[in-house]
Amino acid sequence: MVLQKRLEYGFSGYQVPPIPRAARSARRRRSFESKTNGNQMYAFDLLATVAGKLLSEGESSSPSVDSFSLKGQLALVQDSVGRQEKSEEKLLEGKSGDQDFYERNFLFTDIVTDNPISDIRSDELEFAQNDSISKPNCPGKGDSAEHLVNDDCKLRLGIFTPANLESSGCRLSCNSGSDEECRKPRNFSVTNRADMLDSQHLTSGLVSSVDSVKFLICRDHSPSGSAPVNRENVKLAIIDDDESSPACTESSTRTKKFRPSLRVSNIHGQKLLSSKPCKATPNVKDHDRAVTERCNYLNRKRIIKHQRSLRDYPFKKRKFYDFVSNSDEGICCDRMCASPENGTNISALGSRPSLQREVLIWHVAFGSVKLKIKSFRVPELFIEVQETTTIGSLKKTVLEAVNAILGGGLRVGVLLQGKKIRDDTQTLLQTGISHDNKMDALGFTLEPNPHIAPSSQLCPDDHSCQLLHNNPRPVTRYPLSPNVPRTAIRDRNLDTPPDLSENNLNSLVESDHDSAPDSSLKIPGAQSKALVPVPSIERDALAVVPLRKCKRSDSSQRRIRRPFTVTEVEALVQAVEKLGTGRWRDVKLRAFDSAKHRTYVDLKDKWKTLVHTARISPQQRRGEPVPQELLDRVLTAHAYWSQQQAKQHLKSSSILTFFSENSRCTNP
DNA sequence: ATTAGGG
DNA sequence: CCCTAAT
Repeated sequence: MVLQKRLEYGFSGYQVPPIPRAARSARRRRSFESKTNGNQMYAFDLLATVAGKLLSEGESSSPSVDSFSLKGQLALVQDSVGRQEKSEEKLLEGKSGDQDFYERNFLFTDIVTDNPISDIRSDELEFAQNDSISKPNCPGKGDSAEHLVNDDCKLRLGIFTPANLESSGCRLSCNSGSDEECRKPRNFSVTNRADMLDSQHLTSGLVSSVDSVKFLICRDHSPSGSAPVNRENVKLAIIDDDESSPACTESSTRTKKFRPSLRVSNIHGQKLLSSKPCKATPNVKDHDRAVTERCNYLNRKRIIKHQRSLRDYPFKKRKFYDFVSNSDEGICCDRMCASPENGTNISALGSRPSLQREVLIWHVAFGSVKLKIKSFRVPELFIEVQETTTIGSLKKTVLEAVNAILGGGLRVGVLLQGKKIRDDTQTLLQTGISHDNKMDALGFTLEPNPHIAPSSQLCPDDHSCQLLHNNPRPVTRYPLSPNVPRTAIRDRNLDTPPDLSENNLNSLVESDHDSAPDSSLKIPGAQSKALVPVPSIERDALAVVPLRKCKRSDSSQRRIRRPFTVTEVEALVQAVEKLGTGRWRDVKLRAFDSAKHRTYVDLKDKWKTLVHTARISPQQRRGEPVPQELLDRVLTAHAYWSQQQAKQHLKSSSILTFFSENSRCTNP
């Protein structure tokens, strides 16, 4: 049972530039609520909330608050650790630099998440704007998503809006709560900072060109010191800096796990912090300007190291690397982003094409589960190009095809022990995925996304097709065909039947393109006539990646379903008309010689279904409608050749009887 | 390898 | 589309 707590935090310590008093007094205090799990509030949540609030107040110098600290603890949530320092730490800790780096980043989240937020004293949390911290080599600073995906900045936090998340290739995910809630942008989302600046500037006048900001997150203490009764929600309040915060002024002397000993404050973009541990009872009024003194990063680092050496951290150290797979191939980790929704870092499929993608998923909050998905395999990609196609063009074709597949036509499914987990609202814990799971049990699937990969051929019939086209979320009477991206046909060098002229061939190809489910697969520049991205293995999965190895051998894979197009049907009918129903090999050679995926068995089967289709009522037919004219020809040809066959049968049998009778007579 | 037919 | 018996 998760309790929602109601906490009230006051932010104080704004470095507010001169603002007309009138304007400032207009908004002394503002507050908003953020529904947060008080007990398990994630550092990321907190951070994002604070940062977002700040920004929504009009702060514009930087979109993100990249670091925050629990006093006395290293609390960078940012890869701002210089390489030099990394190596120092490495020596100190005797660990690999990476591990150390991650540990540093884990530190805060561990503290925060291992302990209820309410256990953290109001003055123990500090936020520092990222500008004030030495910037890592993270290009794309700003609110663009780039800094979220830069490899060097994996753990940096920023403001996450649906927009920049999307553009970074990441997607907000939510482990619990209703879908509605998940989709809702949180309070911290800041989309149009420029706009906001304008409006907020005038109305609140709270913050303008502040280039450094410091927050204190305070636990809610009413002035009397009594604990708030209602703690159902986390409440965040922004308090103007020249107004002492009632929430933060209380000097708690309670002994906490995390004794503040270090304060960080920023003035004009420079990191300042006391060189000595400050008192446990910081005066909120002081700390803004007066009490802070300049301190460089090393200074801070020294303190941290000192603290580290002096005591054990009140949290259990975690294994940071228990990657599941030790596959040797693949591309290095992809984009990372932090999801404030659940406090996890998630790397997502980017749009960069590669047949083998490696995806890292980090869960850094408590109960962390670290997953590494190595090498998503795009199972089958059917491409047919002409022999005269250049290698470069082929590359481009493949690239675009992969792009088309990865670029949104896919969704990811999760398999646990072979069973598909469909409930997106379940947490990993509820599902049974934990870090000590055998990772073999966990698998992912790439599936066609029915909402993105549109297609008439997705639709079993006309009716649902229209629904699909008119409605983004169609309710189809039939289950969508699982085999989505498929299209196709190819350039074929038919042993052209009499009236399958060049014109017909062209129309055939074009009509195939028209029926292409994914328009993105049409590649104008490419020389390929057609692309056939081919799902494989599972009915509704393009790929199943059980992390270890694919069980099903390739040979046992069911072929991809590729419905016949009208033009194919026409070619088939024409060939059968000429050759009859008993010579499927000839039919194949004549009309489908270059269509490698159509065997004579396929053609025979298709003819069978065509006959059946022609006999049933149009209402009962499914799939791409076959022109009645063709069906009529099917029936006609079928009748004719059946008759011929019967005749043939009669003949041969009569011949047989003749001979047998003859032999009986002549050979008594 | 093909054909024919059931599933 | 698959499977397979029968050619």
